[in-house]
Amino acid sequence: MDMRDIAKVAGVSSATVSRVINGSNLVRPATAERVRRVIDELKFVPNGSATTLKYGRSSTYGLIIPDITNPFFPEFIRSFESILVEHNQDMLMATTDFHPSKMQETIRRMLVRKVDGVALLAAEIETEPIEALIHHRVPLVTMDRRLIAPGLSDVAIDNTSGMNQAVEHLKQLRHSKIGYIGGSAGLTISDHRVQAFVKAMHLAGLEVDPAFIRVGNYRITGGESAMTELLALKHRPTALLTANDLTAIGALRVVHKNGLSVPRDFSIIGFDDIELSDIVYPPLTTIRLPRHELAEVFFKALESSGKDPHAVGKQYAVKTSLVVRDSTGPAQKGKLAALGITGR
Amino acid sequence: MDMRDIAKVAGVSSATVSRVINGSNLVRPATAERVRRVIDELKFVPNGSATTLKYGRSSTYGLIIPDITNPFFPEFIRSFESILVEHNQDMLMATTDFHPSKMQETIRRMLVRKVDGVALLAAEIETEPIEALIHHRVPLVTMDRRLIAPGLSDVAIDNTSGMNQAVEHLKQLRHSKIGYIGGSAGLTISDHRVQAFVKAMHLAGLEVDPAFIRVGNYRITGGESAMTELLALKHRPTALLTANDLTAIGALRVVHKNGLSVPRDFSIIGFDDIELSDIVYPPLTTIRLPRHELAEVFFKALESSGKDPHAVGKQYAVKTSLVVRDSTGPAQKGKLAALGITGR
DNA sequence: ACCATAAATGTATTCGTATACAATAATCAA
DNA sequence: TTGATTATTGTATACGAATACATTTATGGT
Repeated sequence: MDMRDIAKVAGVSSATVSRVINGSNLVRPATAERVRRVIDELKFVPNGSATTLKYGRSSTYGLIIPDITNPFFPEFIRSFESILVEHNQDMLMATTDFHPSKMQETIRRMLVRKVDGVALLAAEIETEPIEALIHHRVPLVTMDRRLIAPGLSDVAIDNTSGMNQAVEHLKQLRHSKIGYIGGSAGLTISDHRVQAFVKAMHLAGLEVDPAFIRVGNYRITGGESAMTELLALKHRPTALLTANDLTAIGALRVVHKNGLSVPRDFSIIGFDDIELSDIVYPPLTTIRLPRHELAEVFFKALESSGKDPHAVGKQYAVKTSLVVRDSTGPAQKGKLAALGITGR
Repeated sequence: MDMRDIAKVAGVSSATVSRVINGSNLVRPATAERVRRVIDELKFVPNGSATTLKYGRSSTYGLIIPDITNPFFPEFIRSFESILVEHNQDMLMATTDFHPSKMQETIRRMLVRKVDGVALLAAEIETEPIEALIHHRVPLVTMDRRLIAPGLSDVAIDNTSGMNQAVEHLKQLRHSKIGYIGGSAGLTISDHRVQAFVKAMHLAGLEVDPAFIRVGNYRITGGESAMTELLALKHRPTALLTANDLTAIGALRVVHKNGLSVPRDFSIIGFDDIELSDIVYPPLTTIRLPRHELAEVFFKALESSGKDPHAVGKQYAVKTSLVVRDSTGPAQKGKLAALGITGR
């Protein structure tokens, strides 16, 4: 069943049916009403592929993420999808599982589907698949690559704001030996985050011990092994920042497994503020990366690029901020120090 | 750029290009090679909407879930998506957030996009939107509605197997006062699950106290409030089964908050075996619903319905089984009882 | 009533791919 | 070499919606 069938029944031409469906104002209200009635009657649904073919736009945005199992992403997706639906766009989601070949495949699918833009939250090392998108004039918005070009925008995570607050928070709790467990090596997003940590330490006038800086994988397992290493040190940190909450949770588990207590023996700060961070014991102090705002910025960036695909994209930023819960406490240095901070 | 352009450059007709792309065997190898080279050279990507328009099939399956924030779903999606990709299908995902109006909207999008089938994991009460799919001959596969019809298949969760094991496990630990916190009221999936619990209790020869059966919402909050009620009872259960792991985790939190210990004072069993259940403290004993297998069955059901959309769908089933971890232990009845089970 | 103008509707074509059918080229037996 | 046969390639058209342009109908002023 197509518009012509509707037209026949309603006694009009297919052009009129099309106009009614698209809310054109050059149809007599009575005619429009009649057509609409037939559409309802016959439960007609227009064929989107025909529209896409004619128009060149598919009303679909692609979303590429590395790992849907990391709770950060579902929380992002929820917001992103609801914004898309509000704007009559569909979402074509794909997971890379950190495999460059999957990324390749994925981007091809997006090109075939003629997506109107791609939100790339999978910060892979590869630039080749990205170039394919640019080449085909598909607006692309990346996360924290800090690189813009024609058709390529970027949303930076302003790690600095949150990291500074976090380090300052720990300093006030009399911590000075602060460690950091980062994300996977080789990702720009990981680099930016450690750098923000180091800068925050300097800003606070604290020294960074290179032995206290470890690499993780954005998953619980990474936090666990890095924390195991840290605890094996003869000279240990008393507090820890992490590249994300899962890493922090992994660290937390290892601390507990070693019979130590958080925050009494060790303070831990996460990053992201996923729902889970309020559920673990103790609830995590963490640096909040507002998911809904992130989704909004991504959407705005995509829309804006879509209007003029030849223009150079924009650099956006999303601020982060500290959320204090129960995984941070005064440094263990005897009672004096512990009492000292209470008044602060 | 379209196939005609490729054809021109390669010195062939557009039909030949189409044949090469679709791997037809009636193109001379030398010609095919030449065409392929031009395609690569010009980085040509065919327009999927034209193919969909011509073919009537979009190579896309729709997936509708209630809440992507519940970790069960991302874990399912991961498997489902990877199976789809293997079979050259795309995934159009939508979340209903339990809103019937969103469901309506969502199904319309799926119809417009001409999806080849819909996997419906959002067990809503509404049947109207479902009828829309059936009417448009879109194969539909639901979860645990236990209803089949032309074009409508169903994947039942065999709660019985897991529930029986769980109740038996508790019985062997000398529990007899066993409670249950269910899912949201009004969903068939919730009904089936309580019923399986009640049957398992009877099978084990245990009595079901109606006051011990509560309703939740498949989220942590539901587990919390139901557990709060249960603890307020003068006569309390000593063990608890739940409709899913989040519910169990909510219950766990309330138990802890009341200064009680799991499993010493209270045994808790979850349902699903999400990754989280191994991470909380103590790791949850739970009834495992194998996600990957579920995804495989859904895919198989969709494929099979797609071949003959007029045929009556099939009833599939996925078994569940108990995974014993640390949230279950002997019933508190004095040392005798506790010792008694050790030998078992 | 008549013409100018505006409003409403219709006709024909386009988007890019796949394929039925038509045409040509290659192969082979005699 | 010729005709039959098969392998390969080409031509024309359909899929369904949107729209430029053409046509018809309504409206208003005189």
